[in-house]
This record gives sequence, C-alpha cells and structure tokens, in this order.
Amino acid sequence: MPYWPGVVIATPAHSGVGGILSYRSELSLTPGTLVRVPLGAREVLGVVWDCPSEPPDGLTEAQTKAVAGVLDGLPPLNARWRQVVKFAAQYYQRSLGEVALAALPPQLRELDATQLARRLKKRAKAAAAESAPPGEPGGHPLSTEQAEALAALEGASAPVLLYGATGSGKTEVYLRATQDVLQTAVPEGEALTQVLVMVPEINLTPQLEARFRERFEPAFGAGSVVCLHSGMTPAQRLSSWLAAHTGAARIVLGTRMAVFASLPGLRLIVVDEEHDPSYKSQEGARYSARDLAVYRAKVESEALTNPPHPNPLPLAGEGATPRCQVLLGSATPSLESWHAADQGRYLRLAMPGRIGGGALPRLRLVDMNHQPKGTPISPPLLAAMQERIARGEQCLVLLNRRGYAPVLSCDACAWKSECPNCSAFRVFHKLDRTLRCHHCGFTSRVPRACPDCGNLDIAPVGRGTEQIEEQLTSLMLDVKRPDGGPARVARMDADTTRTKGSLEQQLAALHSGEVDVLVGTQMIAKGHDFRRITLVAGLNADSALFASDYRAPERLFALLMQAAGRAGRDAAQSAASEMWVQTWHPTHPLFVALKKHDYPGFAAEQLADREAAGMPPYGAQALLRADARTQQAAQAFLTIAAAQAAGLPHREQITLYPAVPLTIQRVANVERAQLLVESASRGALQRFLAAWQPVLHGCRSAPEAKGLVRWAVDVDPLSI
DNA sequence: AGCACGCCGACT
DNA sequence: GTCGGCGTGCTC
Repeated sequence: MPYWPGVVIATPAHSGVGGILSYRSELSLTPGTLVRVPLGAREVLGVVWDCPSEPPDGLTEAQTKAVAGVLDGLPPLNARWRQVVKFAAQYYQRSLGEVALAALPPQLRELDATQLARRLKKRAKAAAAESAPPGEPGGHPLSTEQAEALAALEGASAPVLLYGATGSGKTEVYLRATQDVLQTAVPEGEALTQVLVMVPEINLTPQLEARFRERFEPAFGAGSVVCLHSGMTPAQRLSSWLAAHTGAARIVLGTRMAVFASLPGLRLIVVDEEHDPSYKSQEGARYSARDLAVYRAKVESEALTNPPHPNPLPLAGEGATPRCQVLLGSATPSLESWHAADQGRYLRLAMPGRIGGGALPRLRLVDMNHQPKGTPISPPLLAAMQERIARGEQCLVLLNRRGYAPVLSCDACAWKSECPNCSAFRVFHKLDRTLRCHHCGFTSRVPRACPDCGNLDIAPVGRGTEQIEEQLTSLMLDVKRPDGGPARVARMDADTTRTKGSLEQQLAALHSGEVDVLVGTQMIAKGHDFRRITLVAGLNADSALFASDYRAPERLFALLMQAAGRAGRDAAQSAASEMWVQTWHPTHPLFVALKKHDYPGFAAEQLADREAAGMPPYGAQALLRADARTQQAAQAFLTIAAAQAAGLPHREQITLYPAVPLTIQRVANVERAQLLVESASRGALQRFLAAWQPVLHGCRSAPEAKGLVRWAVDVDPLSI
C-alpha cells in the first residue's frame, strides 16, 4: 500500500500550489526526511512534511509521481525546526517551500545520495580525529555586574534583554552563558546541548569566532565551533550545516541566516547587537532573525517542557525544567525589545559600567552655526585631533558616505552626475576617476568637460570619505607623533575592504599604531576593539535628524553610541576620551540624551511618540511593494490591490494608505512604489494579509498593471 | 523560483 | 534558413 508524503519543495511565494506537493512512496517516511522528487522535467530536493496513508484532497494515483530517492544517512529535520519554518512562512507571507529550502544549504540541493554518503563519512572521520580530551574552559574573572547578569539569566523564564554599555563585557556574558549550557548534562541518547550565536554582519564573525574557539575548542574539540553565513563557500556552508545538524558542532556562530540552522540540541540563542537592522532580511522572505530567534526559543522550550517521549528518570539535582533561552544584547536596544522589557514580557538586565571602571567618552557638540563655512572639520575639532596625535593617541572619523563627493555638478548649466538607470546621482570617486552609481553599479570615467554644455568647470558637491581622507592628510602634514614621525591618515570603507583579507590588514595597521587617524563609514563604528583610540568624531549626523524615516533617530543614536564606544576602551585612557559631533542643531533632544548617555530617556521619548502615532511597537505595519517598468503600472497594481481588499476579513481594522513612489523611485530602470498597511492589531493584520494573498496574485494580470515586474509583502518593515 | 514552450530579429 | 531574445504559464 503506497503512502502519500506531503513534500515541501521550493514553490514560488504566491503560486496557486500552496507549497506542499504530494508524492507516492512505497515506504512510510518520517516527517523531516530529506528526499529527491521529480518536479516538471527535473529532480529537486524536498522535505517530507507529513506522511498520511490516505491520498490527500482528491488526488488520484495517476496524478502523483513517486518519490525518487531518500537522502538516508541524514537524520530528519526535527519538529521544532519545521515549526519555526512554518511560522516564518506564514508570518512573512511566503510559501512553505521557499522558506524551508532557503533554510537549507544550497549544495544540499545538488547532492545525490552517493555524494552525500561520502560527505557524511568524511565528516565522521574528521570528527574522530578532532575529538579532544575534555578539559575545563578557561575565562576571566567576572565583574560584579556580569556575575549578577549571569545569575539572573540562569533562572530567567522569558527572553532576556542584556542592556550593556559598549565595553561592559557583554561578550564575556555570552561566553559564560554558552559554557553553562554546554556543560549541562543531558539524558543518555538525547542530543548534546548546542548554542546559536548571531551577529549582524559577516565582518564581525571572525573576531567572535576567535574568542569562542579559544575558549571552547580546548574542552569540546576542534570541530565544536562552526560559522554559518553567506560569505562562505558552498562547500564550507554544507560542512558547517551538517556539523550543526548531526550535533557534532556545539556552537554555531553566524549572521541572520543562521537562525534557520538545524540544531537538535539547541538550548541558548544569543543575538548580539539585537537592534541592528541587518537582522531583517530585505529579499525573499523578509524575516527578522531576531524575532524568529525569540519564537524559536519558545518552540524549543515548549518541546523541552512537554517532551513527546518524557524521560521517566529526571536527572538528579535538576529541579528546574530545562528550556532554551534567548539572550538579546545591545547598548542601544531596539524600541521593540525595550518596550517588551517595559511590559515585563522580556527580562531586562542592565550592565551600565565599563570593565575596569572606565568612563564612557564625553560628548562634545560643535555648533556648526558658529564655525567658518565650508570647513568639513571645524577648527576646535581639528585642534583636538592634532593634540591627541601629538600625544600618541588615535582618532576615528566617521562619515557615512563613500567616495569623494556624492554629486558632480556643472557650474555653467544644470548638468549633474545623474545615473541613467536610477533616480539618484552617481558618486564621484577621485582615486580611479570614475562616476559610480551606488544603487545599480553603473560606472564610467569622469568626463573632462560637462557632457551637456562643454564647460570645463565641473565641480564636486558635498563630501565623502575619500575627500575627508585627502583633506585630513594635508591638515596633519605638520603634526608629529611622539616618536617624531609624521601623522598618518588612513581610510576604511567598503571600497578599501573589498578584497579578501584587506579588512584584517587594515585593522592590523591600526592596532600596530601605523595609523593615527582612521576615516571611514559606519563599518568602523561596529564591534572592532580599538585600544588606543581616544577621540571619535561624527561629521554628518544631521541628515538623520529630520529624515522622513521615523526610525532614523533611533539608528543615529545607536550609531553614535556605538561609535563613541570605540573610544577609551583602554580604561587608563577612558577618562579623557571624547566623542565629537558636528551639528547645526546642538540643542536637538537626541543630542541632549546622547550627552548624558541616557538611552532609557531617549527610548522613553521615542516610545511616547510612537504610541501617540500608533506606530510600532504599538501598532503593526506591513508594506505592499511593487516593481514595474513604469511608475504608473507599479502604482496601478497597488491601487487595484487596495480596491479589491474590500470585504476581506478584518478589513475594517486595517488602514490602507495610498500608493506612493519610493524615495529612490527608480533603480536599474525599474520603477518602485509601495503601499503602507497598518493595524492596531497584529493578529488582524496577519489574517488580513493571508486573505489578501490570492487577491494580490490575481491583480498581477490586471491590464492596468501591465509591465509589473514583481511584487512583495514586507511584514514589520524597517523603513517606510 | 526554475524551466519549459512559444513567437519575432541578426548571424554561422 | 537557424540561434536566441525574454513574455506567459506550469510544476504532485
């Protein structure tokens, strides 16, 4: 008698096929089993979702194809993993298959059974060779704050928000919490405990990886720490994924994609810099890895509390029910998490002090209204920097704009360096004499004269990191370091760190003291531990103060706080360390709060504004986005979709705003528009979106929407 | 999403 | 005469 496994394969997000296709099988297959199945003309990877003995919803045997093969040797994906994938697909309005297959390493799709067997054998051999004698992980003595946080974490039965100043030693808390989990005994036959640690950016994984390896590999073996991020080669990703899935890896360290790793013994999820927007995916299923981490921990905990096959003999001395904890860490938490802690849904643990008793840098605001016009670096800031360098200290200069100048403009006519494919200017890069579009990549050589009128005077307008580097270099010409050498200025941004190893090389140059002033984009504000920096300067903060994006202030606060955290990490110098901000609005409340290092005050203010406006986290939002050949077609699709939403469930609790073009309306010759969907109730929004989905699918073929390229729903969007 | 099938311009 | 452009439509 054949079985009919519901197999999940990568079906399109909005296709009529709901995502689950049924096949025939001679054998009953365990849900979670990986299989190969025929689809159209090819054979693809699938996951068995369920396996009834009756054919589902009127399918006849003639309509079904047979499962082509089972990837045996691989344990099935467990029910918790499937639950997280299912939730993510539902919540973010995508097909189950798309989310499930995106969560698996791409190479798994190409592998046949023999190749897989070979990989698994290789893994097993490597693991045997690596297995180290057990030892005790080391560690530094803890500060009182760290010890208290850890003690509180131990008993916590809710998500924990670790609100710790930069330099307060959050990483050590992560390491200790990990250690506690890894040393937890599990009943015979159960999966060994595992920990998932997420960081916002690939750049930040190497240094964290080094700390985790150093701490845990001596005790848990050479393969116990693995990384999972999109920068790895397909083979590496498969290898790490298999290590996590089979339980050989005890710690998985990765970017947002790692939230979908298969971790049979998961007991702790750490989300470092939980406020960081990089945790929100911007393509495919637009999930928030931070939010999914919280959900995943809940699912794992429930499974531990109500195990399908309860262990009759609880471990001696284990009074508390085991659970999977989630630890969200930040010096400037997201307002969503902060609000959850205010409400008591999350447990807030504060670590306000810096390790070694160091002070946070003092904020110096330069009122640009009282400075000579046209000077990117104001005289008092320049003097302060020169003084620091003469003393052998280092400075960091932050400017969120790559290139030499954001626009090139003709003095005689109206020509500007517009991108032919985008509604944006191309950026002047002086070093290679190019005009580059940062949105579509279109690049050409800088014209010698104005392309429109032939005028030879085409001038850069505004400033980027290249220009600041150039100007600082000349301003520092006469400045001597204590060793008598000339002051050196370097630049670090996406352009200087493009090639492999260049980031490490630049960081090394800074550490060794070769560089006195480092100019860079926000990448220099993140994570890296710079010992001798005592002055950090933010040059162009004001653009975010009055941006239309309501989250801009929160991001600016986080960025400046994070940047400030780069200064004075050496406790001996911290007392004299400074964060300089040049602004035309020195009395802005954001700066007032920043000056006092008062995140709670800032958050309370922002939350009050959000509540008054019914914005998240008080109300729920989603965006319907459309890309088309013409702006008219994009908006027509959205407008028709809104009209056809009439009568859908919960429509009366939903506000649909008019379709509007995006701030950058055209990118790579595609016109972009969006429509904001709002509701006071998250549940109502969810159910409305689910019901809207088939309607949206139908709107695609409306004659007015001819030229539509694609559309997508973004639930809990980060920018609107 | 892939990958077919299916009708109109520049090439061995 | 073909090769190939990407528009529409389907995948148990």
